[in-house]
Amino acid sequence: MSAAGWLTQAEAALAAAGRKKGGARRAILELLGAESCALTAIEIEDALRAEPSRRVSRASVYRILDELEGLGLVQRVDTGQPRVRYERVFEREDHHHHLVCDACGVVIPFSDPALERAISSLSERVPLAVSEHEIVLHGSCRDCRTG
Amino acid sequence: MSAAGWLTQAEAALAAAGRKKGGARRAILELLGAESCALTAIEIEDALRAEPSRRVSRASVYRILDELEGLGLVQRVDTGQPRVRYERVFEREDHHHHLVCDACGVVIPFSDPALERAISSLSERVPLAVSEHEIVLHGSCRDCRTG
DNA sequence: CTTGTTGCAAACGGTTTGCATGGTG
DNA sequence: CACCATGCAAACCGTTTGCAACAAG
Repeated sequence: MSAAGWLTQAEAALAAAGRKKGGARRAILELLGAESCALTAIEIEDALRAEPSRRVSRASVYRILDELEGLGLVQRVDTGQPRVRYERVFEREDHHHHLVCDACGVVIPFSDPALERAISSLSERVPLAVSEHEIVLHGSCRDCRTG
Repeated sequence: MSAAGWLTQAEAALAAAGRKKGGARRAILELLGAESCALTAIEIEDALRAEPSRRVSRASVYRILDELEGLGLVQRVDTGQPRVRYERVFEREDHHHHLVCDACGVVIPFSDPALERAISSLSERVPLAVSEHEIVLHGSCRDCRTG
C-alpha cells in the first residue's frame, strides 16, 4: 500500500466510524503516512512541534495513536526500548520487521519472505489463534561497531 | 542447560565478578532457576513474598535482575504488555519464544527449528551484527476463544 | 445544538535512585 | 573494617485521564 493510499484509507475508516475531522488527527495521519518506519509518541510530538501550525498536545498524540490502533490503521512496535513505537499498518508488499541497535537505539526495517513462510506455517501448529507476529533482531549496527 | 546447571553457572559468574552472597539474590536465583518461562518483576516479588523467609524488596528485585542481565544470565522478554518480563538465558536445547494472548495476557513458550533456521540465515544478510532475536506471536488462546 | 476533538495539568504505574542500615569476606 | 547487599521511600518518566473550552456536522 502506498503512503497516499494509507492516508486515504485511514480517512475513510475514520469517517465510517463517525469521527469528525480535527487538526491534530490530520497532522498525525500525514506524518505517519509519510513515515515508513516506527516512531515513538514523543518523536511524533517533536516532529509536529517543528511546524508551529501543527503543534499537537502529547495527550492527543496518545489518544489518536490509540484510536488508530483500534481501527487497525496503526500498530505498536515493541523494540525492547523503554518507549513504544507506532507505525502505519502495511499491506503484504510492505510488511516488515525491525532491527534494533542496542548501542545507539536506531531502528531499521527489514523484510524476509523465508521468515514469513516459517512464521505462517508455524502459526498453524500452535495453541493460539495467531493474529499478529512481531520479530525484533537485536545487535550492533555498522556505525556502532566501527566507531 | 538444566535449571540446576544454570544456578551453578550463575553463582560462579557472580563470584567471579566479586559479588558477595546475599539472601535476596539467592532467592531470586532459585526462583528463576526453577521457572521455565518469563516472569515480570512484580510476579517475582509476589512469588517470593509467599514465603515469608524470602521477602525481597521491589528495588532489590529490579537491581538484581539488571545485574543478572548484565552478566548474560537473564534476558528481558518484551511481550507488548506494559511490564517487562525476565527469564534465565537458555542454551540451544531450551531456546524458545513466546505466544501472547492479547485477551487474557497469558504467555506461552514455544520453539520451532524451522523458524530458527530462517532467523539464522537471515542474520547473515542483514546490516547489523545480530546478537539476539525476539519473536512474539499475538493472538487469542483457547480459553479466550471459547469463553 | 449535539457530539466528537483538543489542550492543559494532574494522576498513574512500572522502574530507578538516594541514602542509611546490615551482612559478607 | 572495607565494601557489597538490601530495604525504604522518594524521584522519574512514559502514558493515561478528568475536565473545560472548541469545532465539526
